Formats: sequence, structure tokens, C-alpha cells
Amino acid sequence: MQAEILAVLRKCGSPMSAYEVLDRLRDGNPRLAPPTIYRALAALIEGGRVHRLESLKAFVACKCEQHRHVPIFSICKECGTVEEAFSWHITNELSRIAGQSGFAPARHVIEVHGQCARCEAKEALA
Amino acid sequence: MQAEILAVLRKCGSPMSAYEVLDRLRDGNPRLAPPTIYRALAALIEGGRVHRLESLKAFVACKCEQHRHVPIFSICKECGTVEEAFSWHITNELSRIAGQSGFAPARHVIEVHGQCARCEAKEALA
DNA sequence: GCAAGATAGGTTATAATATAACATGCAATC
DNA sequence: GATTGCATGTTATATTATAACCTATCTTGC
Repeated sequence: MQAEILAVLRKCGSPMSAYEVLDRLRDGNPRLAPPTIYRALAALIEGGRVHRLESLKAFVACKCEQHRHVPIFSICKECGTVEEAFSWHITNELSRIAGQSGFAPARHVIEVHGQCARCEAKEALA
Repeated sequence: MQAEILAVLRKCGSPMSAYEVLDRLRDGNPRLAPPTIYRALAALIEGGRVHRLESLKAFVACKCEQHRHVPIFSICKECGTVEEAFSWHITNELSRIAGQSGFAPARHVIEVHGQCARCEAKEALA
């Protein structure tokens, strides 16, 4: 199940809601229900092979080789495509800021909404 | 309505779901329905006086005087309390990273999950 | 005063996201 | 072959959010 979900997410490329994934997989398995999807997604996220985009309530396959970095997502509000970046500098600095009051960071959520280069170009033409 | 919601959120201090806010306000107004709450929350967020914690699906009153910074939230997984910090350095660096491929940042979501100093201390004793 | 438009909120209904609780199947191991 | 563990199936429901349309109130210019 995890492999199937990962394949669907990779094929799509863009973020998908859990129910979009469910619909895809129901083609070959009509009995599939939400808990199965959510369980497998939880395991994939745990393993770092899928990320949840909190501000979109959606999921993407991790695009990196090493699935253990802190992802920084750039989310285009026009076309919905997502880029995944990372930066030790930001991660460390963020941990430092959060840690100033004794807080022990465990998980970072970093998402940037905006407009991708392609959509900006398109808009400039119009 | 916005003022009432803001009062409820301030009084609570911790993040509240929209439906928790709704329940509080229904005490004095039994006819209140979700759309009213969500509309007022949207306006408050627009004005920077409330933030939505994307990874908690919850809302908090902005604790700062100036409501136009990029908030960095530290969220304790034990007690649920949230601290709000900010850092031009991180905001700029994040915009720079995201902008490397021509992306134009518009809104930043930065949330750090972990354990607050108080809860760590408590755990150390146990 | 009053029509025209703007705005906030009320009302009804439903969509979209997520999880609880319990049942089933099936393979590994003893 | 009983037992255990684990993934998935099944049913039901909780939680979060919005669509679509209606009503009341204010306001602004005539």
C-alpha cells in the first residue's frame, strides 16, 4: 500500500489530497477506504518519504535522495506546483530562535506561499 | 464579531479550533453558526491580529504590538502552548532560498514543534 | 425621506479532511 | 496447529471548512 501511494504521488508530482490518492487507487481496488490511506501516509511520512503540506492539507513525495533533511517548500498559488529546498543554515537558526526560551525543537514546518517564476512570466505577458 | 472572537482567543491564550471558539460564543448567542466564525477569523487573519497554526488547524491571537511581522511559532507537543517569535534574518534568508529559482514569496509559514522548557523540566523530574 | 448599494451576519446544507473502534486475513514462529 | 503480530478491511463518525442564498442594518447621495 505504501508503495502504491508513493507511486501515485510521484507520478502526479503536485500535492494531492488524501482523497485524491484514494480515488486513484480505487480504480484497481474499489474497497479501499480512508483509514488505509491515512495509515500508509502516516508510515511514509514517518519514514520521510512523503511530506504533508500543512497549509494545503495535501501530500507530496519527497524529491530528495536523502529523506532526512528539513524540507522548505515553495508553493505557487497560481499553478500549485511545489518546490522542495533545504538549508542547514535556516534549520539551525530556527532551532536557535525557538530554543532561546528553553524550547526543544523536534519538527520544523517551513512553507512559503508565492508565485513561481513560470507563473510570474505568464502574468507579465498578460 | 471580530472583537468577540479576539477576546475569546486572548482570554484562552492557547490555540483554539474554530469550533471551540464557536462553542464559547454560543453561550451568549445560540444561533451562531460556523460560517460567521470563519468569516470573522478570515478578516482577523487578514488584519494580522489572529494567526492560523496550519499544523494544528487552530487559531491564536497575535501577541505582538505590531501585527505585520512574519511569525515563528514554537508549539509544545506536551502542553499545547505556543510562543510567537520573529526574526528578520530568517524571513530574509527564507525569501532568498525560495527565490533562488525565481520564486516570489508572499506568505511564510514557520512552525516548530517540540517541547517547552516547562514540560522538559517536568519530564526530567519524573 | 428614500432608493441603491455595501456590509455583516444568519441559515441551511454539504463538502472535505481525518480518525475511532472493531473485524478479518495471513504469514511467521513456536 | 495454536499463537502472535501486523497490515488491511469495514463501519461509523468526528472534525474542519465552505457554498449558496437570505436578511437586517447602515450609508450615502439624491
